[in-house]
Amino acid sequence: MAVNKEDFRETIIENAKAVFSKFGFRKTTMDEIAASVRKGKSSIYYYFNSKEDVFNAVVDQEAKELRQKIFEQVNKADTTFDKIRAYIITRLTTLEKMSNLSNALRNDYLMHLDFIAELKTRYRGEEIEAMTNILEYGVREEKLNIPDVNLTATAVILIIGGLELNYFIQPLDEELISLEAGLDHLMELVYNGVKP
Amino acid sequence: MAVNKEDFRETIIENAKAVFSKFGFRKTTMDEIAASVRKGKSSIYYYFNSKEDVFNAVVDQEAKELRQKIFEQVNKADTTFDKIRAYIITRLTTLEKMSNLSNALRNDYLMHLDFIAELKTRYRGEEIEAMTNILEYGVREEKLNIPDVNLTATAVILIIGGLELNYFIQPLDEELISLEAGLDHLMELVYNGVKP
DNA sequence: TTTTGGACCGTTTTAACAAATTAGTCGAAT
DNA sequence: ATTCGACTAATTTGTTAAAACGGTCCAAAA
Repeated sequence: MAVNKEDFRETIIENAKAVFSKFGFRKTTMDEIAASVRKGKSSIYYYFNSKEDVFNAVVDQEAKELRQKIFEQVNKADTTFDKIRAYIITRLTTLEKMSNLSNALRNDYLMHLDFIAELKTRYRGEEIEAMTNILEYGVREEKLNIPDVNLTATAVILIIGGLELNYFIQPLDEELISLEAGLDHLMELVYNGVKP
Repeated sequence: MAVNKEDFRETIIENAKAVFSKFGFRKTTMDEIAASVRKGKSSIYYYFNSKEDVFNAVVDQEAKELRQKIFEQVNKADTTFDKIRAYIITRLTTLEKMSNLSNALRNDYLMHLDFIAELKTRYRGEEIEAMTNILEYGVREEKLNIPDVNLTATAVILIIGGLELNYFIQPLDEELISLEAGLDHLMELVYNGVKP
């Protein structure tokens, strides 16, 4: 069928994603995943070590897509502030649409919060790095005044993570609208400073 | 025993708080609450309508204590920035120590996230009001430049709530230390603005 | 009248066990 | 190199009876 091992791994991930987002992690069986690619269950174990392994691969793939979308939007933006704005908006709205991280986990009350916490820390490092890059660009090109770029980046990512958790619990579309306005207001504040 | 009805209600709340924080909401029985004040179960129903009613009273009382502590610290601070700083730090660290909201709920996986969300919205209004007051004071006394005080207050409270959720899931003491430093850095940034 | 406890009711939770599913292994067949 | 069916050990589900639970009612106590 598939040309090489890596290709079929991708096929499995693609199909598993659909199954996971329909039934959640807990209610999805390895037999179902196997059936979705018209193979026997044990074939899946030739490509993955465990059910969690498959799920992690799915999550990683979604994270990759999100990373790509953010990268696009950030690059499209001209100023640093538009870049930051794009980063935050894209991250929050895209994650909402992503099936697995939100839907699959939301219904699995039994999949402990620890798991979510682990997921959140997994990508935090690269997020901070990305934000650091944006800020450093700003300092260089627009000569912004940011004393400790890395510290600021960490704070921004931490805040975004907090907002995300809010929407994770309560996916309010109405609030998302006001989010954009509020974000603009807040960023303008940060730019000018509140000092008279 | 107690002089009047209201006094004994307080006694029940005080003891119920201890029981709830030890066993969580689900695992706490009305018989235990009654036993903790050395009364029969139905006596409790003379003072409260239901188990949830007792729990809500406990939460309200803790919220009141938190409000008081914040009020103290905010008043003690001189500048607006120290007030905001005091508000955030006090709120995050005190809530950590508060038994019911954190410990009790954390173990009750079955008490849906909806419940937590409801709790969070319950006090949001007064939180925004308090923060608005702080900001308005700052605009008046120190003539700070904040275009829309209410919008900024809302944003600040939203951010605090997000950070709180982070600690709710992962109570990292190490991060709490860096929180103070990060907060100072961030507030200095907001004060001066990043504009060169 | 205000407050309390004991008996009571309907529902939910628990305990225990058997049956069914499930994740994961392995060797034989491609 | 890849697939699969047969297998196992562990987990989940279904079931049923008993226990525990939240909540009500009312008579007695204060």
